Amino acid sequence: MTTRVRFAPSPTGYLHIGSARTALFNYLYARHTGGKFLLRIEDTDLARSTEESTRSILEGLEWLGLQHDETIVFQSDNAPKHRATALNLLEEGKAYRDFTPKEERADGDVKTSIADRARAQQGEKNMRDNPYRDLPEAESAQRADAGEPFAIRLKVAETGKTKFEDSVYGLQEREYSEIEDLVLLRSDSHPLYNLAVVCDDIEMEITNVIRGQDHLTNTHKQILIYEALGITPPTFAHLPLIMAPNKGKLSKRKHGEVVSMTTYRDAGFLAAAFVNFLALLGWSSKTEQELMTLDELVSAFTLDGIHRSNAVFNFDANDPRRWTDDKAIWFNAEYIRTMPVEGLLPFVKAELKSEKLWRDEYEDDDKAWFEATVDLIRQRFFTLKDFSHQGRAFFSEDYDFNPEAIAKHLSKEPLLKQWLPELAAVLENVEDFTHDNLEIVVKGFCEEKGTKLGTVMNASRVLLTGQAVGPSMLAIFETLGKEKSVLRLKSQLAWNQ
RNA sequence: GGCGCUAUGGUGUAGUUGGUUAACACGCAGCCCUCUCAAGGCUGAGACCACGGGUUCGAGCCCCGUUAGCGCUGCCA
Repeated sequence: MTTRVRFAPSPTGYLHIGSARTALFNYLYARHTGGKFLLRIEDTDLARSTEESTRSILEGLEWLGLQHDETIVFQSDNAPKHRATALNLLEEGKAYRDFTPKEERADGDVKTSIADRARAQQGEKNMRDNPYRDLPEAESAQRADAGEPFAIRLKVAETGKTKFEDSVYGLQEREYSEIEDLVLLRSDSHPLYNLAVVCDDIEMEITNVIRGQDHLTNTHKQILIYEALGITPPTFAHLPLIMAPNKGKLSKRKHGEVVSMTTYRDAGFLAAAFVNFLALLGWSSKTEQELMTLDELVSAFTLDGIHRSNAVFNFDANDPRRWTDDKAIWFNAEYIRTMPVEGLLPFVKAELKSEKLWRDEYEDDDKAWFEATVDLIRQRFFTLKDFSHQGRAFFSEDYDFNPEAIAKHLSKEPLLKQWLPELAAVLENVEDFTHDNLEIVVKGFCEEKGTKLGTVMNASRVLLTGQAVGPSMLAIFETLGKEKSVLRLKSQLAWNQ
């Protein structure tokens, strides 16, 4: 039997980092086992689901490169089937009509109020005390026919327990007495989550459910539905959760953009790097290799590599340099500087295009130059954005001079204002404008002026790139070429700031 | 409150059927390299393996308890 897994987000926001990892693990498992990775949008909560969220989630998955198989299932499309299933269960006596009027909940702190109520019950609540549970069928049907609204609840047996072997957490058991007669169908005949999920997983022939650990206790309820339906449940694997730095819940409301996948795409992250980072949050190959391509992840991925305790996603909202997890940034930088240049080029192209810095010659006459330049400057970049920011001077004459760079390398030596144009004049006459030869020329120039090489080099870098930091100055000269180098050395722009 | 899950340096993780100086990566510090900054190389700081009891010749690994965090506890998903 081929494995079939699904990623089933509810479209109530963008693709959250935790959901992204769930999607990734499902994808890896499917590909590893040669199975199918399906996508289902759980849009049964009409009030909160939006098309925009669906688009954003799809965008996130596409960016990550997690291509799904088969067509996307929209859960709301299956509502009639869910309803029929509930009615069927009712008919078989495995569910009953609950005529209790719907409780209106103040929408504020739902979670808290539920917990409070549960606490007030002191754990003495009898889960089987619903007065309608054993209402004679004739009476129940009669009231229904009379138009009295009712919800349909699953009739959970008095004694016994549900059990399942979780691929990650091992054997899980739960007494029936701890599970309420869960509602299958609302009084407005709207099917509820647990019913919908089970029906759809059956319909989609899902063999392995891989989802967040927050569903661990829900699973027992779903097992009950499977049992009522007489269908063998799939195998479950629950994933540890991803927490905020304070080990609390990681949420959009509290933590903002750091949790959204699109943030990383827009911040110049390489999907491959982010996927690599994400894979290691709660999973380990149990080898010392951490840098892994998607293909390597696919072949290394097994469920027993999944960790059982929650992982902290580390970041500091007050530190711009640490706006997201250090290791995620490190992975990205590592990918940028070590991946084959040809592979990086398309990403740099896209970045330059978005900043209006792209020229078609980079793919034509200047292809070799472009590749060499990217290869040169990528060594100290962290994101794709750096190519158009710190690296802007390599692709445009219109670049800014970093004030700190000026202060550090220009202002300190007043004579530089004369020297650099002089150096420009010298360079103008250099025939062989290459690294080794330029080294001889510039060194000679510095000796003549009686100054340290670094003084001239650093000042030159500020004039030619606007930055205090960057590649070796000789490499910059060579890359920019004689004409631009000379022009920029003569320019007074930086001095006037 | 009840039920469940978890607990290895700041973070992510390894730790094989109980026998180690508790390993690796990120981050941090220092040194080397050096025209700057990275990268790279080297070195280092940082964990009484949450705490307390057992079992054992021997426990991070097994058992019990405590504590803490998290999850669920809805006619949300």
